[in-house]
Amino acid sequence: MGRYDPKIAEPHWRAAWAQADAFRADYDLSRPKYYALEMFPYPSGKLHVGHARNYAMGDVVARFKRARGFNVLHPMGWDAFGLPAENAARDRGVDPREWTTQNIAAMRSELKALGLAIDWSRELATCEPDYYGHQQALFLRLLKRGLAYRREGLVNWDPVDMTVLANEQVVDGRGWRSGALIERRKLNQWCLRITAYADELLEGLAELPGWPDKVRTMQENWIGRSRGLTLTFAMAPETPAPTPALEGGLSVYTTRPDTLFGASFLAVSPDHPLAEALAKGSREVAAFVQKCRLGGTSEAEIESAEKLGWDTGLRVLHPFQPDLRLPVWIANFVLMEYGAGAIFGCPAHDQRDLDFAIKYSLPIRPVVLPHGADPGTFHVKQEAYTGPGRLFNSGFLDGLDIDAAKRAAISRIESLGLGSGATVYRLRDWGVSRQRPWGCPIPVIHCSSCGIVPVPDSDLPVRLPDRLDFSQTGNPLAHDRAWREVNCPQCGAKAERETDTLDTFVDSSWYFARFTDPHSSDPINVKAARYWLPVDQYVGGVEHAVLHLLYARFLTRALQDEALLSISEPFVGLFTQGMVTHETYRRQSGEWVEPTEVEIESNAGVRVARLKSTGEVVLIGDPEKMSKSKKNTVAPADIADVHGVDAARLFVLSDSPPDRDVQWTSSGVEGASRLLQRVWAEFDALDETPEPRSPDDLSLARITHRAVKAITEAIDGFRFNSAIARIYEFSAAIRNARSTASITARRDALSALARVIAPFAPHLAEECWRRMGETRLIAFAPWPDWDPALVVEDQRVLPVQINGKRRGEIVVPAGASSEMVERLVLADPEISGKLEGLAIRKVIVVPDRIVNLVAA
RNA sequence: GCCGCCGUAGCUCAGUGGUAGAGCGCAUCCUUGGUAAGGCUGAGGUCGGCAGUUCAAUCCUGCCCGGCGGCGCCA
Repeated sequence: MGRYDPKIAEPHWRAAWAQADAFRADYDLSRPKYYALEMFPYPSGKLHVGHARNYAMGDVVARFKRARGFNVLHPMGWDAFGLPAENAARDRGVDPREWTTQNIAAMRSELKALGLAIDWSRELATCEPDYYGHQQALFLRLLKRGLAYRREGLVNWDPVDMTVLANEQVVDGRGWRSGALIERRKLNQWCLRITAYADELLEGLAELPGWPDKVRTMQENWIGRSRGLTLTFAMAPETPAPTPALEGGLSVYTTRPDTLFGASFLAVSPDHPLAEALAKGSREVAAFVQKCRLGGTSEAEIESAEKLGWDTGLRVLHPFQPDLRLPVWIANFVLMEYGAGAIFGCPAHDQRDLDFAIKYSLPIRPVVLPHGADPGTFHVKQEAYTGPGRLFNSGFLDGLDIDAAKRAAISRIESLGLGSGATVYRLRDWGVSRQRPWGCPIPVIHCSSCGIVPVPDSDLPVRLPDRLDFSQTGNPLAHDRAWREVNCPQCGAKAERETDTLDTFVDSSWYFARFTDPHSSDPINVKAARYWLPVDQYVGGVEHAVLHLLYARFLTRALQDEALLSISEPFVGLFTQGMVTHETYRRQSGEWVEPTEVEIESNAGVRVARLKSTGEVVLIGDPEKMSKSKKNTVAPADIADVHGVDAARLFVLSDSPPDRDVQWTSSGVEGASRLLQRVWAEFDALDETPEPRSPDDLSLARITHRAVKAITEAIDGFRFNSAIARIYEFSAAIRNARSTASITARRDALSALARVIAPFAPHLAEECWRRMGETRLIAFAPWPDWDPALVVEDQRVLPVQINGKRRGEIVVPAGASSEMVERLVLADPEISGKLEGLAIRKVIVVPDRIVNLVAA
């Protein structure tokens, strides 16, 4: 029969799967369910190898679980709203809906070509009214429950384009199109009350043993529950409060009440009511506050900006040292959203405070003494001391460790009536308003007499207009009078639609529930959701470790409280794959260039990249996460066109553990392709002539059972690279047994090989299965079992070390006791010869591992 | 700046408290009835740096250097 030709075999088997409707998932209480899900893609229009890696992993899990007898749900859909469609519209005049629809069509066919075991009948796209209409219904339920509300939030404002920008669109503090200096501006925004679930979300992490530790740590840090102190500093009599609100003093929050004696200033955020009040009375303060607002809204931008301060002239009293006056500053590094929007600064023990104190010549008083340091000479200069130690220079706190000092300071403040211990979260409510036209419209109506009126359920979905007009700056929805102007559902007077749309993270916070019955006339089919949820294995990029996963966990709990879901955690198993990175290439003009357009030469270790078309030298940039915007994507089709889809699937899962980032290179893909050919050759060479059993059959059986066990465990543990390595070994072992083992034994081995390779190279596996004379699809075949008796090893080779260096080895029965190994080693003539008369001081035996002789 | 991760052969990456490995590339040879190829053999490593723990550290701990991801409007 000759070589295996993927070009012929692969389309054939994909058609066979479609014909058999092999991957349809049906509600079936009689079978154990398994829900395998990969994070649904944004339809950028082109699949890259990062996608391929993601979906190949999920597919291995889905096919493996099917073979193990589960009723598997493995759906696919599109995260179809978002900024790129709007950018395409503004740049090239393409309609976002058409652009998105075309991209989905292109990516769907690319995904289908990967041969994924997906139930395509459940496909959904978040930009379809059938999806976002149900989302609007969910939003209204949250609104009713008080979990959705409006408040002021900060946005990046581009004063030239008169528009709100995404953080991504702010580059070095300037708008990416206009180049104007961006400022933070307050806008009325819809928020979801995720903070109401802060404790639950934090404590729920403990019930997710199927999540990577690092993701749980990141979420824990993100929620950032801290126990600290809110305390109020009384205004000094000589500087009375400038506003009635401050007559009771200035409240701050701190997580370090132990360092109160080291306080040398107070600082309020530029957005603090005090700063705003002072700005009203002083042009200079107003100018300063304005200056602080330059730049974007992101925490990174705020924290890395140069520290700016303004001394208000106000003074407050220190709670423990009545004679001490502390100045009150306005400082740009204080965040209004966190704590009280005001802090006390202790420069010796906080780097930000120290930077600020140095710049404005404020006192630096150390109050925590590191262990072993001399209180007479310990000073803090350029670097704040944040480690452990004992309190000094701190009155009644002297001698206490940090935790004891915190408790003591809090109880003293409480007894003085100046404040109380408090729990504060870093987590803030989730701002979901977007001033963008390509998103889910927020289903409310603003009426001048009735206020905010929810759109009645019977009027849902609130559809986006058929055409969006991008000819003006700002939000096309706000310009579309015909769309915007409606009658108030309550009083019937003229009213206006909300023109904000929902953050696309809302779309992705419940799609996994919609997949359980994507055509239901209710947002969520409670019965289907109860059967299929939670997702047993969720696979996606580690870049979603915090936001998407936290939002989805939050919405799941909110919907549980609405009795729409019966679970509190949506994803019991989570696997975060590493990112696939690739070098970036840029022309001198700054334009990004795709890898396929570039040729790399290497001269004496120096790599030079040139454009294939013109020979122009292009700049080689650092490897970064593949993204369409930087054009550093590589298409899986580049491999599949040459070697077939199975080789591409196998290759993207080879070599590297799935959770690691990998720098993309296609060198080595030939290895995957050769494996497939070698595997096929074994099946192709299978002769049906009966043969007597051979004494070597047992050896091949042992190899087979060990391989099946190892591969099964590797897949269960998400070590796909190890599983593939074992498949390489297994196929080599079968080949080596060709002349020794009988045909019967080799048939058994090959039957196992076909089934263990099927999750990785499903097309080839079908071809091999048919070659063995099987008439059903391997997609329906059960996973091979292994016999524990054939798996055990009865002998071990232990390395023998003398003084930590390997000097020989010894063969012992598996499980041999330390005493027995010691006796055998000491009796071994080769070992004793190497001792050269040294006296043995100690013998260390690690059973089944190693022996070390300590000798002198 | 803060949080999380990574650093092993020319390249891309496995791995383990004890013997340093694979694929590709490179060199050499064999086969030509597995041939739009296949196979043998080989060279190549201060396991990022320094210190500590240990009988023993590439692995554990700490510090340093370099890179990546996230930091609430990219998805």
